[in-house]
Amino acid sequence: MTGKKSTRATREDVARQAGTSVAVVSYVVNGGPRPVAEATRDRVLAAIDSVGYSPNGIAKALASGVSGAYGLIVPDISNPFFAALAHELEEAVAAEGKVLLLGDSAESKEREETLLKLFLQRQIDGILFIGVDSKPDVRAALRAGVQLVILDRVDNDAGVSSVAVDNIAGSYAATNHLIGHGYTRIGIISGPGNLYTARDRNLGWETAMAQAQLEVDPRWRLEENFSRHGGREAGRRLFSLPQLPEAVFASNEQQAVGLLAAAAEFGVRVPEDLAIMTFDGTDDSEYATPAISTVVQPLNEIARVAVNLLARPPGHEVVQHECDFTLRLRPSCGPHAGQPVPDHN
Amino acid sequence: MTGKKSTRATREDVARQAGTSVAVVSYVVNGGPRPVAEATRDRVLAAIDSVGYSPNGIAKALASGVSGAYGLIVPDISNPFFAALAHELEEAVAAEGKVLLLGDSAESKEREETLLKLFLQRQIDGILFIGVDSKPDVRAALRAGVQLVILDRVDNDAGVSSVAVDNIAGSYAATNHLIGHGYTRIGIISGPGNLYTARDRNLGWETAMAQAQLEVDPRWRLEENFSRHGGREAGRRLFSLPQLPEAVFASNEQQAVGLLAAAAEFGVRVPEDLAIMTFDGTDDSEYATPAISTVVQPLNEIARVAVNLLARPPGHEVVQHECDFTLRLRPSCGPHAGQPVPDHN
DNA sequence: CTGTTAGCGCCTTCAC
DNA sequence: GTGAAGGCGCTAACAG
Repeated sequence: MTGKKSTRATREDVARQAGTSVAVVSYVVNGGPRPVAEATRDRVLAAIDSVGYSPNGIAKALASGVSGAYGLIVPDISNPFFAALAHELEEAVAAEGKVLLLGDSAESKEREETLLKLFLQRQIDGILFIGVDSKPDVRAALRAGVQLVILDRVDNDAGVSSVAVDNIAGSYAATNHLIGHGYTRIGIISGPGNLYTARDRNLGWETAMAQAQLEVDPRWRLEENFSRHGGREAGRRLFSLPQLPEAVFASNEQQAVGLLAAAAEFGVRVPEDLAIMTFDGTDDSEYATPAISTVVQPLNEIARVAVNLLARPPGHEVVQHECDFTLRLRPSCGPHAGQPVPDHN
Repeated sequence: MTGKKSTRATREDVARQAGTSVAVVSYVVNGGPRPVAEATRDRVLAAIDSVGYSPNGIAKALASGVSGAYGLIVPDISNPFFAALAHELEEAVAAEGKVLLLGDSAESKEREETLLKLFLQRQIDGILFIGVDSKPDVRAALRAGVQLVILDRVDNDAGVSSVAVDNIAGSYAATNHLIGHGYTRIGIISGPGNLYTARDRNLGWETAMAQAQLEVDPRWRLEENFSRHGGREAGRRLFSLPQLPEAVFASNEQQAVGLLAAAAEFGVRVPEDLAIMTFDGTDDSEYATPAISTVVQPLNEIARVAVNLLARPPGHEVVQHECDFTLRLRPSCGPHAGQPVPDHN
């Protein structure tokens, strides 16, 4: 009854209503690029909500060449770590006034490339990329001159900007903590060899072991996917061995959770029979039984740094940011003096 | 060196190269709306990849009025249930040839509305909405004539299309299963009263209890947020009581996981001292210790139905789809005859 | 300070 | 079967 057409109000409607030109409407809506007289501005503002005007983002994107959207590509959004990271990323992106396109590559290299191209077609302003492996083909983005930051599964030789924790130092610290407990027989569940993330965490563990001059039984070195399923499978194999290690470093949190499930299956008590430490540090490890000691990634920092990199003006240099981690100690790696139940909020 | 400019190739470049008009290029790119001669088509196709042409999605959106994007609004993507659902939704959306805009409202009603408006500005083709509460303000979407489907946290009186499981029947079945075990003292951890989802699950439990003529000790009815933290808090309160129930129905999976953590804290054995059943059924309950019996939501079906609703031509009717659930039995609710360790893949 | 006017890249009706 | 041309809604010079 308000006489509104089914089609949205445009700048022209506002201009007509306010008795100005469309340019002025733009100026007030965008606060520039030219100044507007106080009185005119008020008239325009009044007209805007009298007409119920809301700018069309698509038209703006086309005209300005800036789409106002960033894209996020992840191997699997249902993976708690990626989900937690996505949460932080979305917030950082929103703070930038942009929207976020979500692409779930479902661990498929092919789909990953499709998504990248799809996003590029939409004039995306920047891409946050977590690859299926460490050798993603991001040439299309570079060619298009679109900012791209690789997260988590990084290859430092790629000549692409990236943000990740110091995986080597993190796993080194975790392993050393285990060693500090007095454990000497320490195993590892590694991630897939095609991920540098996995290799680095492996390396940290190896370094700590070598430095402490601890022997490693090859049967206690298992390799599995970075998933709960993988962790459980590794556990099942491990627990079928005649002799168990005293401790295990699970290369990621999902594996640790799976390992715990296997332990329960086999009646292996944690930490009494087996101490566990892991990497990532989402809520999953806090609420596991027992709560798991873990290297914690600073997701919030990672997200902020990554989005800031995207926001840089073009013609920037490649930067590979490495974040610090923290160690969160919980019951899974054994008793700590004067630290009863350290898992409150 | 290829002489490529920094700007992308457009339809016009293709047309020139192929010696046709831009319209023809459109016809072949979109397979319509007009037919094109075999020979011409080939020339155009050749020109397209000679020039390296890729259509501009933004321009297409503006000209056609169809943005090619759906929006998803969730209270918190780091919540495993929403993440698992998002995974399925992304797949369904991709199958439709669209991209997905992710909005994380961070449990904030205000941010939720902001996101909705932001999406609407971008001429979104449809919105998948999981509200912070059961009374979301989606009028803006309806006014704009944009398709919208509410998921999970549904209000059946709202006159808006929705997709969700039958929460009442699910919790009724879960509770009945507990009763079938012979438990008579059965408690519940309810979700927040402002969510119909929570109320319905409550109702299912109540109905089953009443029907079995079982008394309910009011101290065994706890209300908490749908989070791990909430579940743990409820557990801590429960386990401080002089007498425990024999079983508890945790209204969602996150609560159940938190409850398990509290049980470990208090030395309460599950299922020996306390049987647990819950609702949702993501991988979380499979990998918990012990694995948790749960009502499983058909996420894949929910996603497909929801996206199909969005894809309907305008002028459709409101449909409120209710999905069936399945019951997944695991060790947490007690021993089941002839069902040893039912948690393989 | 304000108005005019080309585009942005593509879709689509309408002629030929 | 093909081409010409008018938008889609907005930005950003360029004039006044």
